[in-house]
Amino acid sequence: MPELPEVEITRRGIAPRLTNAKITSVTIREHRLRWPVPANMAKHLAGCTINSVNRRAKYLLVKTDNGTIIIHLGMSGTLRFVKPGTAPKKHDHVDIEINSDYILRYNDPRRFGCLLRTDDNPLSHPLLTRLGPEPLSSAFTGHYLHTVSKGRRIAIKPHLMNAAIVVGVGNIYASESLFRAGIHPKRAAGRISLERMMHLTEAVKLVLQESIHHGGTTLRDFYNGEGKPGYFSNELNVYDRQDEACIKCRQPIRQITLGQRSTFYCPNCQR
DNA sequence: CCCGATTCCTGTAGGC
DNA sequence: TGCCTACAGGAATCGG
Repeated sequence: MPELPEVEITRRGIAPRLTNAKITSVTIREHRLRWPVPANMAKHLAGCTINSVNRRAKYLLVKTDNGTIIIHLGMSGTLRFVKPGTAPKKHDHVDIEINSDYILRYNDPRRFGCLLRTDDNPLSHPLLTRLGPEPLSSAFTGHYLHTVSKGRRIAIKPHLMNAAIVVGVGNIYASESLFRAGIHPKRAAGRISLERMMHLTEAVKLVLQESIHHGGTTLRDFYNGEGKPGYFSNELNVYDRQDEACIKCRQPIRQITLGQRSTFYCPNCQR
């Protein structure tokens, strides 16, 4: 399930081959993703050149000389290169062929992802305008998080997963970051001191950076541009480790449901 | 405005 | 072995 590190790993994997490449054809086999793949996308993109591959939140932004492709991997989407002539498999929904020698193939069993195209600045697209700061940027500080949490009674974990507060932190990294910061996932966001918020923002940054360093987290769905999994799941301290001994205090890790999402924490270390 | 619940979808795992 | 059900989750949207 791609969160920010997995999307960033994907970006780094596909950017070298895509940058300055010419799109020779686009094939759409399934339009029914989270939002319909625009019918005219293939026509718009055929023959144009890719200028850059960037990321904002969990969106990949493929800038061409005829608009920008906006790609979201949802929770089961992958992008990988195959050679032309490779038979499509189940859930291979879209092909973008470049330089007649590689196909960037989008596969998404659950179809929670999307592929869109815009002529405008993609940051002005409705899906991207209300996003909070990047967690790895200097804008995401303890002061910022403390300020935007004032008076909020929502539990800190779903608060951290709210893209209007900060982007890219999904279910796995929210649990991991709160464990590292020693904060209980159910604690009201508005009742966390500035000092603890500073610890939390540092924990978020560290967890995300370490995950990127390990190639992301593969639990079941995530594979990078070369079809290889990430190895950060070995480094997870609480996620999917219910009943295992906490690495700090040896008490069993607990699993609860919070905001309709499974949540993992140490009841002894997190308050 | 705030916040919890619902919704989309399919593969996987567990129960019988 | 096979059928059935529960569950996983990103994020928009709905409802109170």
